[in-house]
Amino acid sequence: MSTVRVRFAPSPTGYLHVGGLRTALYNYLFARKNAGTFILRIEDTDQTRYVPDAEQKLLDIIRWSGLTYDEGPDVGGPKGPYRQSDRIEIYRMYAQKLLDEGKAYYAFETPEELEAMRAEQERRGLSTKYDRRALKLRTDEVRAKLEAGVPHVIRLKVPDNVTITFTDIVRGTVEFSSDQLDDQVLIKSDGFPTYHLANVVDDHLMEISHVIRGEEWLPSTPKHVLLYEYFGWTMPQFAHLPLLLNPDKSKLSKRQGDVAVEDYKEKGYLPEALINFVALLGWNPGDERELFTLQELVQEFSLARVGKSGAVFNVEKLNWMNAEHLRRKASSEILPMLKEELARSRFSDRAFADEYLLMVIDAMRERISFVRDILAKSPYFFEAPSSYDADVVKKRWKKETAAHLTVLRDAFMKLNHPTREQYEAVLHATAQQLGIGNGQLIHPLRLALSGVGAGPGVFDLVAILGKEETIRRLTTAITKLS
RNA sequence: GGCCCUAUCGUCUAACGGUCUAGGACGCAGCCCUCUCAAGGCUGAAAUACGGGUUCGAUUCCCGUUAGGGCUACCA
Repeated sequence: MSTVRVRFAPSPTGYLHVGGLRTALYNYLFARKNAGTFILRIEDTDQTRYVPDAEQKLLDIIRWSGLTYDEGPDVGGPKGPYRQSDRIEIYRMYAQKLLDEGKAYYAFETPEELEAMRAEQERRGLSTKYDRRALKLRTDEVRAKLEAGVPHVIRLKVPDNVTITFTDIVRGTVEFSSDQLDDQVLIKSDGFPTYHLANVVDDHLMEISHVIRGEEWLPSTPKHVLLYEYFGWTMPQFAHLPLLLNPDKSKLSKRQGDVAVEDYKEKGYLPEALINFVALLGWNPGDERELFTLQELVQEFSLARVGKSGAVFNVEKLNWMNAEHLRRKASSEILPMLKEELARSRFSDRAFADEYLLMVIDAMRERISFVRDILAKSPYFFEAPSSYDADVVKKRWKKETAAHLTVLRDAFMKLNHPTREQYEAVLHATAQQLGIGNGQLIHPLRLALSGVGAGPGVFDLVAILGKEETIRRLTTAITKLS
């Protein structure tokens, strides 16, 4: 029984794609479930796409997501370095080995020449593929070019007419003909490796047991299989995950909405909810449960239950899930989040006691999907209403209402440190005294205090706002709405 | 174009040949609860792409068609 070692190997592009988060999650879950090791490896071999701070941002957002890794660029580990740009010599060495054994070769075409070649192939209705013109060069010609410093790449020499087969854990047996494969560039002219070489070399050196990655890699897997064979290395097991899709079923992309985990963080989604949601995109526990903590996912996860077809990223369901996770949190956990939202809002200059905010949270927690909804749906907890919802006024505020509320206000005034229950008793008594239904006081009271017709129970509202503020708002409403 | 992958309600999915009147969830609609709004409970509309096989029996296995997607870079 071999040990499980898996990796998430993102390239630092400046943000983490939610599809990448799902890939990271499945790797994490698989590792934790099987008492294995989860490795983070930075695949920064594309100099042209270098983005400053991208790696740090990536690390930060992974940390936010709650996925912890055992080996990685910032935590170290026995198989490092974990940043590919720090491993260039290693790749060059292995490329040289391939060169020596005739399994790879130098090529000297410029990007422009290659583009012209492809254009010509396309014009003639052929599939675009490197035509191996460099293979026609004699050894002395190659040596001369190298000595003259002509820019060059190293290409993989793909054998003719062989069938490359591998088993994918989610897809079963997959077959490719080598004739379809391009002589993949292994080392670019800047000396950096391409994904294909670096990935295979690192996975081997880091003793990766399972390669769990997105389906977009399926077509290049035969190239990787070939490399393992050329090097004489045992192959890891492959598991290609179904793609995450836009509503129009194309591969999830920017342009059609938010794809960066950072975007969702920014919008106020809980990491627990986002993790739970992407976990269910392509995997299910086999029963009807849907709400999971990370720990529960670890217990339940298995690659055998990963599906094959792409999944549309449906924000509606994510919103519901966020609300569910929010409800499961203790109010004390929500408190710092609410404070943060307040600090970023127009109420930033106001101070509220923790006990007060905690009461607000308890009153609102069943009514929101996001912490910031507390501000949006119930600003009246943070400032007196400046206007009254016209529809509600029309429906609830009758000509005699001002008089009724005045009686109620005066009754409230006589109270000494009243409880929620006392407010309720007083209102009931007042209604009886006035010979009206409780609703004829309750609805106008809510309107006076909040300016709107919806929200927590009025007695909770009154109790939270307190006697003084309640009376103040009642007085204002009586004046303004008369 | 070539190669590869995929195909159950609008969306996420269950079903691993019979228990299918095809189950659950989100969303949607209605009802109940109720001081409002939520939450909760109940109910409803909503799917096996199509055509051939295999089988006593196909959502499930095979083939084809169609549709969608991915890849086809000195990007990952």
